[in-house]
Amino acid sequence: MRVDTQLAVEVRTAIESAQASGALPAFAIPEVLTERPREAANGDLSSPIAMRLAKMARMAPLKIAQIIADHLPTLPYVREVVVAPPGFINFWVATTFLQTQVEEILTEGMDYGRITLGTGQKAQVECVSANPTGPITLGRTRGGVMGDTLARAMRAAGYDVTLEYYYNDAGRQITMLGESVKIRYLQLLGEAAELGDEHYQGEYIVDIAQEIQDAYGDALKNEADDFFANYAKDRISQKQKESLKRINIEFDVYFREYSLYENGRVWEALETLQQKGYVYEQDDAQWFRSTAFGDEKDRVLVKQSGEPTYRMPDIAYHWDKAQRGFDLVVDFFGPDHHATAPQVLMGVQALGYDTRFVRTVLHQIVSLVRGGEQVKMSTRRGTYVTLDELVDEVGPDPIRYFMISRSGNSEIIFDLDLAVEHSDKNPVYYIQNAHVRCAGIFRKWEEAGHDPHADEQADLSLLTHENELSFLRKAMELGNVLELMVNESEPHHITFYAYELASAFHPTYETCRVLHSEVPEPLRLARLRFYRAAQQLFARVLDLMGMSAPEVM
RNA sequence: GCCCCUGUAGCUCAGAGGAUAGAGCGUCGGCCUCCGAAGCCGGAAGCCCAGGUUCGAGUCCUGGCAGGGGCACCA
Repeated sequence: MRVDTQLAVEVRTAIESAQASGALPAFAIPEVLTERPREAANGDLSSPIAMRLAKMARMAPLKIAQIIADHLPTLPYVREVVVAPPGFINFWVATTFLQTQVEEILTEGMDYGRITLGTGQKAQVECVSANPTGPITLGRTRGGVMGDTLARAMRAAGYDVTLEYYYNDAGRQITMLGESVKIRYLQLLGEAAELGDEHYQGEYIVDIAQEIQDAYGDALKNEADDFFANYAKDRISQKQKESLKRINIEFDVYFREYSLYENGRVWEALETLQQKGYVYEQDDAQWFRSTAFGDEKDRVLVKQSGEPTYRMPDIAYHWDKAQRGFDLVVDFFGPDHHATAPQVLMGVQALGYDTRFVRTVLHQIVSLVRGGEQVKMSTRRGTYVTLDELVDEVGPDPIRYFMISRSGNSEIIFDLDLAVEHSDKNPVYYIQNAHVRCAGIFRKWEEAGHDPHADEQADLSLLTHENELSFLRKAMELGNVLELMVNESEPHHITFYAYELASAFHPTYETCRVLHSEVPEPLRLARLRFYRAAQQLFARVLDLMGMSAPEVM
């Protein structure tokens, strides 16, 4: 049960019954919220509703709060209700209810904290969507971790989620890719060929050329660029999938841009826009009248050359999303797409769809620091650090954690030294260590020959230490955190929650011993049960972040 | 020039219109004879500026100032 939302319902009902009895005048009740007060002295939950009602009710907030409190029924999960100036209604959750969370966590397991926000709704999360022209970069990694984490939260919120990768396997970049590989291949054969400025400079191009040479020798000397383009994009795409899998990101759908050409959707979209009168010709190009949707200028859809710009298939792709009937679509874009995302939605509007089902989430760049110095990266020169290199150096868990450790609006400075540091400075280990410490308790317990199931008979009413109760209070907030993540499309909240949970755990571990000799037997069993639940909850939260829950480190 | 993002503690960042603005790092001072010190306990230290909306503004609006990114018939 969500105590926060349930209390909000109770408060609303109390207002209604106060109105019915004439204690409060009639007015439309706005949304009732409960929130966690900053100060523990102000209770576990609080509602500021009385302040909002003051004007409508033409009464002092404090008096309204008192009337609402008087109309609240006795609730088994609430220990105390206090009205406080200037008009807060503060609630303390009953200790007995906190204790029930132990079994709740163990029963629900990897579903603990789930909410019903998206029940029965179809959603899509699109992220990464890199061109298959090179390795996954850190910027794309960030979008990927954000998207995957949000998808996990949305699943926990009941959505049927499709995690999708839009794979730009058509257009000019692929042409350049093919040329680049062919030039490298010819070079390997000792032919005179030079890369131009627009070609891909990275070493991986040489590797692919080498692969081709190993397989075909010099037989492809006169082969068309297309062969090299197709070979390279398949190879690179496969590598990208493998890289992403290393950080626990696996897509449900790889949507190929090229398929929009194969099935004619790109041209169909263009024709539809033309029929609706949003396309005109100028300078031998086809222009989209995006100014009709608030854009600062019109945009080219089809170039003089007759080729579509990237915009055209992007619009067709989002048109397709609209037709697939998603209730919610979340697109993640890096800083290079901040300006273009709205134009695509304007195109979908022009095609006749309400685009409110699409949310675009933008994020800022990722930079690397090593030894206190910024690591210099350049995409053009191919001197950027790739996801694979980062996984090799720090492992998947720190990447998952740090990539969502900030709001998307903040730049991330990834500290390579900190990421691998096994100390209290590193939040990754701080959180995982909570799980490890729990596992350690049970390992010792069983090694000593005790019954591994002994805690199933525990008397949980013995869990009265303030640290234990604080941990259980924090545990109960998970649903609220998931709701916030999904409503705001902000995955970073889970890292803060995980850290806070660990911060509630470690002092408990220090003060509420289990195996020490002075602990009375019934309390020992209750605490075993408590740590069993704690371990389960850390496994749950780490899984929501796509991280491992180690038993030893 | 136009658009987007950001200015909160020495540093890096949370802050969902509510009460005395929270963390981590750093700093200063304590804590291991039994479950992992990869930990715990305590101290000092902060909302860029000016208006406005509101019962109430770090949060919303307007205008400054400062930093970052983007403004292609590339994607």
